[in-house]
Amino acid sequence: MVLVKVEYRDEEEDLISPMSISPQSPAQLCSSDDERLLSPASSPSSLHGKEQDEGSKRSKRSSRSRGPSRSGEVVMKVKKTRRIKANNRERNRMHHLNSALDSLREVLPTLPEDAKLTKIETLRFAHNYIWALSETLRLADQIYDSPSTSPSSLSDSSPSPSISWASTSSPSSSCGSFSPASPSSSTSDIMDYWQPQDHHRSPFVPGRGVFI
DNA sequence: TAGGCCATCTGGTCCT
DNA sequence: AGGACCAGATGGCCTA
Repeated sequence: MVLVKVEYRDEEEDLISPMSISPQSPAQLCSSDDERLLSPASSPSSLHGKEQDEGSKRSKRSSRSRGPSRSGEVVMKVKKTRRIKANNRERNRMHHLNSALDSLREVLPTLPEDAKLTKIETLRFAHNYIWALSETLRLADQIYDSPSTSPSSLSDSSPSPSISWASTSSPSSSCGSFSPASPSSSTSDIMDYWQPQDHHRSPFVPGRGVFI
């Protein structure tokens, strides 16, 4: 997959050659974007066959006077322009979203370094990572706030975390909220969290047996 | 070859 | 009215 990153400009220039970004763009593989855009409700495959034939017949039959009215052409053109602009905006939006995901990947520890988490893995791992960090802070606070508490007694206290990060299913996968129910969590759990594990792509990859 | 992941297009809906 | 956001559809690439 070759993705050429291109800065998009917003307005009219985008209408000229916006599709030349990704070689595998379905739109680019079509012989004519115009045809796709002129039949917006159809899937790409529906462009071929009956509808097209009908169209060509119609244009032959009424080649001279009764073609699409002038205003009809204008409406089509306006619709087409709007669609192309909307496509460009949507593409930009997704690129921004992907940039944000890349930024997120950069601050997440992965092993090996060049392992790239998928989108869903990135989100899930970030979720667990944040939880683990906050849990670490919480335990540290416990230690320093209560001098009488020895570190050894901490492991016995079995703090109740809000997430089961070590499980193979997402604690929030049901509806996106944290589940109060949780397994035992201790400093050793958190330390386990940081231990590299043998996984195909990354020791922290969710959905591959580590967490979420 | 099937399945996973991804980019893109598209129409609908909501918001400003 | 136009833009942002969303979800479904589609097709390409990659890997087991």
